[in-house]
Amino acid sequence: MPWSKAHKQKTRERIIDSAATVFRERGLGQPSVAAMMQRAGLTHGGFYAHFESRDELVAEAISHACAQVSGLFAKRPAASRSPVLDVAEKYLSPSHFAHPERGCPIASLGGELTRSSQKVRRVLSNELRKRMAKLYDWTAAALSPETRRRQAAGALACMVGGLILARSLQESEGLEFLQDCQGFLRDALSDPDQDKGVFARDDSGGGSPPSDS
Amino acid sequence: MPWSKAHKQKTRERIIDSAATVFRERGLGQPSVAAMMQRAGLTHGGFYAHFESRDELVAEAISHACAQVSGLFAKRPAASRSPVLDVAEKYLSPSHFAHPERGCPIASLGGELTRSSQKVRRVLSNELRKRMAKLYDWTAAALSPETRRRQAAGALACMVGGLILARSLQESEGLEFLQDCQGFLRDALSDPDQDKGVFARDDSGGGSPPSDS
DNA sequence: TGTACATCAGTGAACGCGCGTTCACTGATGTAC
DNA sequence: TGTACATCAGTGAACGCGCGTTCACTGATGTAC
Repeated sequence: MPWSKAHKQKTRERIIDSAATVFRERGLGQPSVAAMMQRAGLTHGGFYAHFESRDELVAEAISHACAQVSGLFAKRPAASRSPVLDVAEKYLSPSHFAHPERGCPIASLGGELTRSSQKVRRVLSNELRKRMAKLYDWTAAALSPETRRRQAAGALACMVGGLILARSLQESEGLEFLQDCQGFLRDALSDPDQDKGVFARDDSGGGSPPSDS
Repeated sequence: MPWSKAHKQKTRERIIDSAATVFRERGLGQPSVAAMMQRAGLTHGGFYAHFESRDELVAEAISHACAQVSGLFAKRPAASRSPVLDVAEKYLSPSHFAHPERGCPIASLGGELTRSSQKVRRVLSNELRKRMAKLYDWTAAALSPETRRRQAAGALACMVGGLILARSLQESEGLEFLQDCQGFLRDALSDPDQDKGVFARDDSGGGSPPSDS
């Protein structure tokens, strides 16, 4: 076996990584196979030794992009307050605003994903279910399951929508919009009845998460 | 002047109207000039008698689509409660969910608009500013300007994001997600200090799937 | 009123181009001896 | 150790196709007489 087994796999991953960046930057339809291969330091001819079709690359790239931003939805070890707000603050941050090509693919590609192949759609809905389940777990455990589900859904919607809308405005307006969305979530997620600071310890003791898997 | 002056204008509007539908259905890149002309009952050759380029049609169509959904952001004459919630309920309704091709172009085309021509971007940001101003006006006048701005931004973000995410899921899950977003906004926009209980927080005992509204 | 005419909205063939995909080939590599 | 060899990752020319755009033409129309 002339080439090491790992070599082709490395190349494949390099292509996927480049594609994940370019897709988020220019959309799913625009970037040509040749352009993406060039970005990975290759020529277009070798593409079909790695992928069955351009569409397969799209699915792989979106999946990869989701994995790349999973850190956004990671719980901070010693969160002093609501982990949901922590996530929202990272998600609605100026650096995420400024770098769609390294950020959440749902925010940068939104509707395009919905119109993509079944494979892509499956990646997308799985990712969403995963995020919702995490956010649900991080809401205050004292709240009713219904309220927790609403908070998880509302926060996720506000994050994605907020980033999309902010990017639709000019930079200064967009940054202000992000701040307003953050403030909105702070107001909305703080519990007016019980006092502040009582947030989930994440024991998943009862109630039904938004979905499984 | 052989043809009435209005005739060409009518044709132009028919093309724009068809395009506005097809773009929201299939995205900005996919539909061909020929396909859109055919949908308007014409052949592709006549296109450039009406538009300078395909891109000009995109801008016109998005502008038209915004005008079409302006009713969503119209204040109901005798609103019994928060007009913001009224708007959110219409926006996050099952019929809007089911018909992107007649709905808000920001929800269906989101990121694609951001990557479009300057003309399209201008239409988009103007539309957003208009919506934010309306929502701001409809928030409770007793609140601080800062809170009102946050509520307007947060509600808009939650509407757009909520619809996009709902459409990314399967129908049943999507509809449930919409309900949760509505519930979240009801909770978030009701004033806890003033009229607690009017927009009931969460009185459910079981935390079962949604059934209200 | 009827007819000839000029206008121009709409037609459809044709163009050039870029794209996704294919394929015969090249040359770097690890192995056998 | 050095050399011949088989393998296969990567190359680049070529293909067919669909698209945006152009253009010479057609034919429906309102007007002039």
